[in-house]
Amino acid sequence: MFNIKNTLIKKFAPSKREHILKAALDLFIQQGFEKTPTSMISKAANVATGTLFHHFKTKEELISALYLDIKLSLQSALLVSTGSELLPDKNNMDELMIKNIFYRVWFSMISWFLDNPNEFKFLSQFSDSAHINGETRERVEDAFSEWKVLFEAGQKIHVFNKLPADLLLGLVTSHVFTSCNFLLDNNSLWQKKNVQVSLFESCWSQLMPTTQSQSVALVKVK
Amino acid sequence: MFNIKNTLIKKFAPSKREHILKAALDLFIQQGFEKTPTSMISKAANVATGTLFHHFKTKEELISALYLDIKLSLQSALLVSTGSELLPDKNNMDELMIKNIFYRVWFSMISWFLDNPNEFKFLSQFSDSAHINGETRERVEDAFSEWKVLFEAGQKIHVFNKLPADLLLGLVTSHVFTSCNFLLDNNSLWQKKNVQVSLFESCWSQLMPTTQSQSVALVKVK
DNA sequence: ACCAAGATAGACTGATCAGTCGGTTTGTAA
DNA sequence: TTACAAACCGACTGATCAGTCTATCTTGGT
Repeated sequence: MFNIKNTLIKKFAPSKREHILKAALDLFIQQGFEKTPTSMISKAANVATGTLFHHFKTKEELISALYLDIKLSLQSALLVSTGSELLPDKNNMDELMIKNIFYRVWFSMISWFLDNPNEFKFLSQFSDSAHINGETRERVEDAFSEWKVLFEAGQKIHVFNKLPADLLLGLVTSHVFTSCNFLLDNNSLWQKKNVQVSLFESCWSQLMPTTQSQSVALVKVK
Repeated sequence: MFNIKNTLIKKFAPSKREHILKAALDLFIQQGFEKTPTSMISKAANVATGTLFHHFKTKEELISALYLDIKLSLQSALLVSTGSELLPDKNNMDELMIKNIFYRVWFSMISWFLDNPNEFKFLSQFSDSAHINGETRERVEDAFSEWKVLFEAGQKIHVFNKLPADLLLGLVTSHVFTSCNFLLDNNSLWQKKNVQVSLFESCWSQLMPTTQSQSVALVKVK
């Protein structure tokens, strides 16, 4: 499926194509797609316009390529840090096991985002945008789908509430994104252990079932 | 400060200007700013280009006006449903009072978003975007700042965790946005009382302090 | 040494679009 | 009724930009 020789060559002589992608990433997150003409990208990459369009047939294809690149990097980073051996018997997990796995994925993702701030900003700004067409989006399995298995397992043993799994996934995802956005603006925070703990517990708490006392309080509110 | 006569006249003879704003909103949320030429907006509003630029000096000014319009609508909707008499003595609130107020604001906001899906989509897509310049953004007090007072009060009496108030605000905001996005795609869900309860408790839980048992679990995970 | 294929270059083009301009209509105040 | 301003119209323009085209350079296989 892959041409290994080619891959290796490209890996050790990345040059123009990679420069273009790098320059595009920098400019896109600063100015957005539309305020970044291809001429500006090629200039920043020290490359002629013709070269840019030799590697990417259209501007849109450049954007897609960048999106795929980033998604795949994230995915492989998560795979490394949370190997599948971490999912023992999907039908026989207790709360601690689930929380353990959830924590590892959560931690890896935040770490990767903080280590790759440009890539994070790109995803954060554009992964919902109309510029990335559905076809492209479908070409990568979502990095967050790791979590779906967990949600279903957790719901089965009443560790999680009964909201639809897709919604839980969305809530967790946006919690992570919001956290990272804040952490990137407040650099030293992530060093503090108690901040990590609070953030993680805050994220985890969203998933927990409604307790009796909570229901009561809400009814009284109403 | 305001010219009442003018305001009333505009209110009862909205016509062109409002048509333009309405058409722009519809098109922007479907296609984004850049893929929506002004010519398309004026056509959809049954108006000549000249008219559009008579009311809005530039396209950017149209975008800003739309943003301000929507923010102000939301703000006034929240003010109505949560009058200031709901904030009794800021220095003497117990958990139930805080939760009560928090619930009212939360509920009003979700209701308004679901009742005004286009306005919601606009804010959801564009309020972070670079197209809305900082100056414009500062011209409206953020609708969510209502919550800030609550967070500080809650933290004082240890109802909330110790994460920075700005971060808590961000987490709650993104929880609401994610919820609404999901609810708009799954229309019947919001009718179910237990979904409302679960969603609210999920949002509220993010704010709660880390308990002893939670800390223990996390340490074991590590 | 030579050749073919891919990579690189940058001047150029055709389309698009924000914003202008000169003119017409409408509303209102005197 | 007149007069004046604000609202409205749509053909036009100047700038911008994605993508093309032709020519040159590099490289690896023979």
